[in-house]
Amino acid sequence: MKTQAIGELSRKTGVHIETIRYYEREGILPTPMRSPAGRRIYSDEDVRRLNFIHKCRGLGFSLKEINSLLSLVDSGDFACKEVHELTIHHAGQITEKIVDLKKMEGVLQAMAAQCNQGNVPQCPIIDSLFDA
Amino acid sequence: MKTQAIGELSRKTGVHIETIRYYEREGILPTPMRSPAGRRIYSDEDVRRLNFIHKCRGLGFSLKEINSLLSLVDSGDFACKEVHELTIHHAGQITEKIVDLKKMEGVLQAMAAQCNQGNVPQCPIIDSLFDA
DNA sequence: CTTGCTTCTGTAGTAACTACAGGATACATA
DNA sequence: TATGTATCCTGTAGTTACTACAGAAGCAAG
Repeated sequence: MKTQAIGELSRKTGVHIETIRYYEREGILPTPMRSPAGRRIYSDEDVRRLNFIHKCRGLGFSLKEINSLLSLVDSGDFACKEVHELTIHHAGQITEKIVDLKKMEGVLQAMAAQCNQGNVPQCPIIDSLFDA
Repeated sequence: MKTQAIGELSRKTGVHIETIRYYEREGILPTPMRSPAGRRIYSDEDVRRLNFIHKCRGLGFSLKEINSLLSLVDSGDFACKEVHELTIHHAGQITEKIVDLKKMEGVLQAMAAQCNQGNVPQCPIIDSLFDA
């Protein structure tokens, strides 16, 4: 499939049609081609870009941060040192998030296991997690 | 230290004072004790709870989801089967997030390495990530 | 050519903050 | 004790990131 309307883009990505138009207004998605009747036409590149944005939002990145990540890619002509610093900064953020999520994952799996055996877990999340 | 005012809770957790009061209004933080003059007094338990909430928000969980996670802990008297299902559901969500973040981490680190060598990276994020 | 689905613009509502305004309280120091 | 500075209070209004219509127009099938 080469191009698609907004409805199909929405179905493929799980992003509401209204949100797609919102992202366009905010400049996170590029202004798409239009059909003769004025309907938006999207490419598979747009599908991938929107998937990326959607995942990032689900991971707690703001639209501003996502723009910053995307601009690493969008501009082919940039100062490499700045890109390097920005990239390292983002990677550090992401590593921290992974650490936190792994802690949560471990505690929740332990809870589920305890629960499975008919025991009531004794408040493990708050006690063992995120004290610092 | 045993108890503290809202300012210190804010400093310890990195959560704005206004946001702490907002969480209280929304029922995510319990209504705290008050000093004779009517000022909020917080315990170290509150510090831990707020840290947890703050981290979860940064990881893309909604306040509703956080409430659901916290209620696994808050209610000591619940049906174990439901808790088990909810816990497994949350753990699954978290595992997915970890997978996505690891992909991002890998690509960003590769970008930084390329950049380090003076090469301009050729659009790796969108191309290699989140196609599905 | 009509019925139903999709899309359009525009506006208004919601979630989760964030930023004051205007006033009271606490507390260290001259 | 006075006073200045910091902190806290309530309340309201603004911001970000959606989300949900309303009303009109386009498109596709029977």
